[in-house]
Amino acid sequence: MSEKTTIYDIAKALNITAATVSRALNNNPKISAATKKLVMETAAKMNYKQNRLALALKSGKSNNVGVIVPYIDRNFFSAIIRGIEEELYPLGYHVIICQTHEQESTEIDNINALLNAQVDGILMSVSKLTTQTDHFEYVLEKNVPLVFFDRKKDLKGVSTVTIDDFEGGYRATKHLIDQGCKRIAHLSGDWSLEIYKNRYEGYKKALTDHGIALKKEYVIKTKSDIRAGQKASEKLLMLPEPPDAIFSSSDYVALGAIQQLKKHGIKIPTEFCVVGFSNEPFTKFLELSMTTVDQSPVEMGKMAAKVFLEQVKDSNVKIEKKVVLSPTLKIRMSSVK
Amino acid sequence: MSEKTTIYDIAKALNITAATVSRALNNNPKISAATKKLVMETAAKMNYKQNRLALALKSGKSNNVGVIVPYIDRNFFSAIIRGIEEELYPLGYHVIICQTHEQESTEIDNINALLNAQVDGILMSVSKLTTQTDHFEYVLEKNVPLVFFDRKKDLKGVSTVTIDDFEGGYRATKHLIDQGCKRIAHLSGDWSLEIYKNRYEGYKKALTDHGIALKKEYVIKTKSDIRAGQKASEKLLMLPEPPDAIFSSSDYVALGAIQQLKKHGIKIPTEFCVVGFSNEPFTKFLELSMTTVDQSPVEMGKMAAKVFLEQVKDSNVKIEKKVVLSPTLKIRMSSVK
DNA sequence: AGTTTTTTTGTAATCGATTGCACGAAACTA
DNA sequence: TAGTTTCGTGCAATCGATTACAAAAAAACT
Repeated sequence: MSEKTTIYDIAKALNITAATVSRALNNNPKISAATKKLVMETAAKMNYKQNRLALALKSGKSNNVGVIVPYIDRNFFSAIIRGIEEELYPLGYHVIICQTHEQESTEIDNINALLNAQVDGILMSVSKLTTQTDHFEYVLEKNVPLVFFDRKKDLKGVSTVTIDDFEGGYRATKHLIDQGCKRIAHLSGDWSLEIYKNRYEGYKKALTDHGIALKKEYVIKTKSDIRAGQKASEKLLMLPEPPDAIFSSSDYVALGAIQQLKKHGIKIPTEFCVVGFSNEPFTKFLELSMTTVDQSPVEMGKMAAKVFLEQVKDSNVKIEKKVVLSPTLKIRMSSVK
Repeated sequence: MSEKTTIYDIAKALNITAATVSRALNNNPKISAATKKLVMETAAKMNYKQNRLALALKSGKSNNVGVIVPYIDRNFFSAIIRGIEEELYPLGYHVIICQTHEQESTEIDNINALLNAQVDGILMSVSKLTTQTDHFEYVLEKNVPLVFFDRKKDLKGVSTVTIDDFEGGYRATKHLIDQGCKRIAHLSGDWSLEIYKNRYEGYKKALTDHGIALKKEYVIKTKSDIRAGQKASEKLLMLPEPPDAIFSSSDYVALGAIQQLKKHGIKIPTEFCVVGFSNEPFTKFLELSMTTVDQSPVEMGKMAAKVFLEQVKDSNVKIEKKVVLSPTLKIRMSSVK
């Protein structure tokens, strides 16, 4: 029972054609007001619901967009997805989620699956381990809009939405300088990812702008977890002239550093200041709340969605938009003397 | 250029029928090995990709499942989605995300949208503000499998995956008793949500099992945020006989309580113990790490996916499965004297 | 060689909605 | 009244893949 009703069912009930029903439902001016009313009422009575699959097949538009992220349960990414969803849902789009687990092969797999599903666009953050770009170019060949957010690869025809990591690094570092810190270290990530490279560049620029020489031994590349932060800061403390502040490209690393500093009995923020990056939720809840750079992920998601929408609107024109959002420094206890 | 190639294109290229191509690609035994090989090769050469929309329309199965949660960027929910995605993706399913923002009207809207999109099932957590159940029954009428996780409504024919909130409440409370706490308060939520009611029941049972009388003034219902935790604990401290421990149904509320206790100079855990619920990521990172009840959301998601799969396997049989997962008490510093 | 059986491929309908074209009827013009 | 518009519907093709059924080709048999 309660089989789905189609326009054919309505047509049969009214002894008219499915074509007429379709036109009536779509408010086609060629249909008389009387028929329209009749069809509408019958449709409501029979509880008709449009089959979006049939529409999609006919029109070639699925009204689905694919979103690919490394892990969906990382707050930064889930917040971006939230932004995308909230922007696109009112327009009738649905968001299909895929995770790469940072694997390039999974990323390729995801892209193919989404293309098979006939998505109208793909919004994604590139996996850390991705080196090739063939799969991205393949998307473009198929004329499917592609938008990178946060982590990108430079490709012709791909729009990107990122935050100004350079600016973020600069502000964080300048803030530490303003606090009177003289020996500012930097914990970075793998420079094959632009975001880490750019944060470092911002750090460097802030130092030189304020007449502070960059010390090579103050810059350490680490993984993005607490353990790495502990180890790296231990290394810094063992230097003949240990630093008096850390700007970390990761909140987790910064947290590890704070833990290690406390182990050494170092007082934060009076003796040592720490600034993280990402504004992970936990940074705010720490007893010693952490200063960090906010990337406004929800806004980033919304912006990525908007860029996608522009792209589908002028599908004939090839747009390559590069949106750069400004980061915000959230000044909290870990850096205010 | 690079228009999508269909089986018709392959057929034309080989001077055979689309039917033959389809069969060859599906490894139909009625097709000769020679033709199969030829078709396969040509398909690869022409970069053929199956159009899942066409398949979906024909078969009536979209291979998409809808997932509805209040907010996707709440760790508990995003972790569940992660579990669902990881379980279903290998089987060719895609996950479509919707958020309700805890609004019943949005929930109804989401369900209709997902049904229109012909999803093969809906996995969801019921919104806090939902009172009706018509929209759920409507899903069942359409013979679309419906699975509730965590927050549920009792409905015939709906499978549910929850954690044993009673058990969680019991264990948390018993742990506090074991620590020597004598006056254990409980911060709860709105009892129209079973989860809060059940956690309370577990709390109550643990008390009576250990010969402790339940004091009405020790049980307060609050919202689920830090502020509410601060206010509620303030109220508790003003009692003529203030408690010496709090079991909170929410990690955020527990955090607020801890902050308030500290303000009063109360030493945790020596003078006062606190246990939260949910194992939000931040609880582990606090300097005074928080004891809390873990709900293993990724596992819950995987289990919800499995239940859904069983349901589609025996679509003729009406299964109503009630899976109850065991919570785990994560004992940390906030409660160990 | 002629007939039956088996193997392989083709024909055409189907899923549900949309849409260009054509047709019949009413309305208007001259 | 005959001819032209206008209006409202119906017919039939289309999107891409699948699949009963039919037909043709090849193989096996007497």
